[in-house]
Amino acid sequence: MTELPKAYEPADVEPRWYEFWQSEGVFRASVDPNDQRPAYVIALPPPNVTGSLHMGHALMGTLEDALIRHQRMLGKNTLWQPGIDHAGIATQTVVERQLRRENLSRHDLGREKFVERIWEWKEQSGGRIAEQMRALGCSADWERTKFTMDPELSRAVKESFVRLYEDGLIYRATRLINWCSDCRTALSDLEVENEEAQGELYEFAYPVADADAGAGVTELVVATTRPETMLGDTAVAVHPDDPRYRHLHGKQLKHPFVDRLIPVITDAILVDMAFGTGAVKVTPAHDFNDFATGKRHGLAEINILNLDGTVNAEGATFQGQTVKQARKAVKAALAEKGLERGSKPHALMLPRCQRCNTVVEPMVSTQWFVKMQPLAEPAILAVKGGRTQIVPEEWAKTYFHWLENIQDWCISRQLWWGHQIPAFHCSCGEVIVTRDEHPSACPKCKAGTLTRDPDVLDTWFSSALWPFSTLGWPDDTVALRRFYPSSDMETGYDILFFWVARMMMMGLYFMKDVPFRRVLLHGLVVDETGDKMSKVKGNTIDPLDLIHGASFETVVQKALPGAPVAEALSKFRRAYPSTAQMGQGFPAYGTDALRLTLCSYSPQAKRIALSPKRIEGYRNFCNKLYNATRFSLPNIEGVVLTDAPPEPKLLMNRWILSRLAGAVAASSESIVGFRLDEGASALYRFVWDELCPSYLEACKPVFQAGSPDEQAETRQTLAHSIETVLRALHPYAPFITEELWQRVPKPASRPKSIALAPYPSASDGRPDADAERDFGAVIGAIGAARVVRSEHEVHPGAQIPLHLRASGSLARLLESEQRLISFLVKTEGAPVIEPPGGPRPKGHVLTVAGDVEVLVGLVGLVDAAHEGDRIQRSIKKIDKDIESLEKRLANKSFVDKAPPEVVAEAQEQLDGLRRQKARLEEGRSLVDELK
RNA sequence: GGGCGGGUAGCUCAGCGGUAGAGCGCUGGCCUUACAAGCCGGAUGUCGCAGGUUCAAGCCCUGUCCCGCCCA
Repeated sequence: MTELPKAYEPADVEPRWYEFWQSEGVFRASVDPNDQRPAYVIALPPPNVTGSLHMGHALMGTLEDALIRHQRMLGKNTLWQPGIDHAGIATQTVVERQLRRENLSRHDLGREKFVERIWEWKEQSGGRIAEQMRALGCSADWERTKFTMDPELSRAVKESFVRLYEDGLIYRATRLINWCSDCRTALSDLEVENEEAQGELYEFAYPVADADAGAGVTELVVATTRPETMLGDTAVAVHPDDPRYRHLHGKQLKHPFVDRLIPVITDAILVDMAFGTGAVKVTPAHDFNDFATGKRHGLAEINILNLDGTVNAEGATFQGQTVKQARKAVKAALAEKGLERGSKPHALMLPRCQRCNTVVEPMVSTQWFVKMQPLAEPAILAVKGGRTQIVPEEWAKTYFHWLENIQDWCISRQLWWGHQIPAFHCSCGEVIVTRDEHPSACPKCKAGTLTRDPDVLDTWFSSALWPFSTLGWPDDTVALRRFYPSSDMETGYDILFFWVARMMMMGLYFMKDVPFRRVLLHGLVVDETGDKMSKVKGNTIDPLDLIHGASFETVVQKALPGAPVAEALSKFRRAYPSTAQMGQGFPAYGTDALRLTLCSYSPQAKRIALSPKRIEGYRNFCNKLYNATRFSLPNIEGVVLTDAPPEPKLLMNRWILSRLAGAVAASSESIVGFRLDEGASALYRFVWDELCPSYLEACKPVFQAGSPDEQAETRQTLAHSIETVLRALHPYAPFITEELWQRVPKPASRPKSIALAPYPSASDGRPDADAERDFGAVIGAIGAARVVRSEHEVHPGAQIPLHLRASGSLARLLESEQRLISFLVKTEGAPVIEPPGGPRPKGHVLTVAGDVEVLVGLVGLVDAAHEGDRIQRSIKKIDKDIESLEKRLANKSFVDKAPPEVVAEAQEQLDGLRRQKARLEEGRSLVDELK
């Protein structure tokens, strides 16, 4: 066996084992018809083909991999279905940008060539993220990787579209939709992000046509945040009950720029009398509320915009201007005509395109829609009825709220990259939706020319089919029968609507069953101060830089590309204050440290504030685990283990097996309950607070001076404990556990990889309450003696006399653990175990640990006054507790009403504290002897 | 405006009915033969505010103030 280096070096270890797992086919799901194992399935939320790995992916990959690895170790036939989505808008934009550098547009190439070009790009640089996820240790079944544009998946998209159309759930209609003039496409409601902005509420007057000059009423003043839309106004609305405008009901207004009369209508839904002037201009073709108002009143819808966002011919002299220019020009023109009536600052919500941040314009347009209500209903019932469980369950409310208020889904996109809608338009006006790529004739007129609908589908439409399209649907495959529904859908809460809800609807509709049994939602990874990570803020971190290490200069050049390094650095440092103590860069923390960190955050937290210092802590933990194993190896070499845990006699061995049982059981339960933070923490504490400081230390005197029997059972127990805790940690930290596990002795039944070894349960340890109590008492006495040493700054190497006073079984216990106590306290000779009471030896200070009196000989080593202070402090602390307990016990209603065991416990505690105090007081009287 | 979270040690967070926890930071002592990425110790909290329920409340209820996110 090769010698292990002194510190754990993840870089040397990780690539080796990933290759091993791949070559051994460890991640492969089985479709063998004879495989009887129950399945456990997670569909990886397919990352964007243009994307590269960010912290959100790292979190998702870590959590899902931990879940998958756990279930794999539990013996399930696991499928982690990986894949990539084609990201219609994003991908098209990337390639168009490329073309622009060649002074070309997609129109120069034509649709067919352009799509070819995208495929070329995809083959070369798309989907790099899948490669990067391997660095995270993700154990997906890569051989089954799918792409939403694959032929099989495209077939599923076409099939589902045709069926939904035939069932009347997809329709084509002219509606107000969200239009991104930069992407030149319609968007769904979900792809529009509303952002608060500071704008103005601008007032101007419409002259009243045929004004009754005698009444002195010649105009109506309206308030708007978008003055340019007045070019498309077809009414002005006032509240029917508003006395200010009663005389104008039914009157006509004169449009100042176009030859059009505009009616004054009354509408109680649209108009808020208290807002603005109480008169609202109505632009049905460019505002959602106005559109609905227009429908109520039969108003004309005048579209004033071209698809590129400039004003069209309806805008008269403003034609050709952008919205921004037109706004300025319209205001100027109004002022010139003397119609401007002032403005005031006003906060408003600006709708922006999620992809390109352009302000989205509502426009009337003919698009394809999915009728959502009939699909939403079953999706609501499935969660209400518990067929799918949402975890953490708070999210269920949000899910219901969205589905209960759902709008129809605009699914057509005016792009070239994506699944082209399987519809044909006949020159006779008929629309034909068909599976046929080349329908020969229009079924209605039999004669017309057919043209394929140019639009493609929203990328999320194909994503919604993911849980079954990846398994061969619409064919009835073994994989589909075995792996649908999937077990858990784990993803960020931000795509609960985009994806989870839509998958629920499509799964229920096409498969007649929910797509997954549970929805597990995690939070958003944000910077250390709680801000969202973004290129604008310069606070993004490439997970690979944490894994492999990187100078801060390298890190910030990625975080804030193009910016001066100094500026980027200062932004970055502000976003991550803990880097102040970290020198010039991130060391190579390794994948396991990053994964443990990401697991350590509670999933119910909406924000996961990534702290580099925390990663360092888990890197240290990996090193701890590594060194614990390194220490153990020479001592456990050759030990023969069986599937059952050893049955040791020594207290320390019984104790560690009991603690082990608790820790591994907690871990397994926590993973199943999607509380990986609790599982990771249970094992962390077991290793760092119990196995290392108490158990390994306790092993040392046994290996030095124990009897052959003692040595044998201790080696056995140590080997078993290490082998077991490595298995328990494997889902969280796959690399280091494989590396170490390959070197430790293990039962003959173990497979060749820890990834396939059984996940430990409580039966891998031996719960033993007596051992926990007794060992706890011994450790307590040792701790008390060490506190005295430490408080008095006795040199760690110095040996000191120790007397422990106790009676009965406690005394016998201490006697049997003399060797351990002596070793850990560093006593001069064996500790003296004696009955309580009787005179104290000269020059000893007294402290207590439960019912053990601890006398530490410090003659010549300590300062008496110091010791006096120490005792005084202890007494003060105990007094506080005594007082509080006495108060409770003196309260009659507590004694009467609280459960008897609670009262008894309080009494017991009080008695114990009083005994301790009495001893400390005796100790105080001995202080003078120290002089 | 509606909904959902959150406000606990200097920082990041866990705990959600029985006398306040972790990591980091701070601090005293140690290069003790697995680990200085470490070891042995220590200090640190009117658990946002105000009421209420209870023998007992960060934990349940009501109100209130901040901070986030989602939806209109």
